[in-house]
Amino acid sequence: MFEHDTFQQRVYQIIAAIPYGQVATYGDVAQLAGSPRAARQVGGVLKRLPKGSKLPWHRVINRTGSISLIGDDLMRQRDALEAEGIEVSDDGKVSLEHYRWQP
DNA sequence: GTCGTGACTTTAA
DNA sequence: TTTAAAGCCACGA
Repeated sequence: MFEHDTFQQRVYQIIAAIPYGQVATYGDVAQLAGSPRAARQVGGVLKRLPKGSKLPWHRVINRTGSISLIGDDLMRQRDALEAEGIEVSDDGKVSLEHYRWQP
């Protein structure tokens, strides 16, 4: 039998499904996970990702197209996005209109 | 079982 | 335009 999947488990699955070169917002992931108001929790899940996780967590950004991280992590995510061909403005923003994943 | 927390979002000033 | 405050809810201790 299958165990009841948790919100966390769904978030992993959804993020893993974000195509290369595209991004999704925390709210998008939350909605796809079945809890439209749990955007904050998506961030919480990513914050505590297992060390060796291969999830493309860098493809998740906030509603304004900005990266919700700071310091080194911010830089790492920006680099990862640019490495996929996603343009990041000098303000550290991504054009959601052009890169947002639409399932 | 309860409580504090926060990689969010929206609304108001 | 920018900044503040409140609502939201799953997770870990």
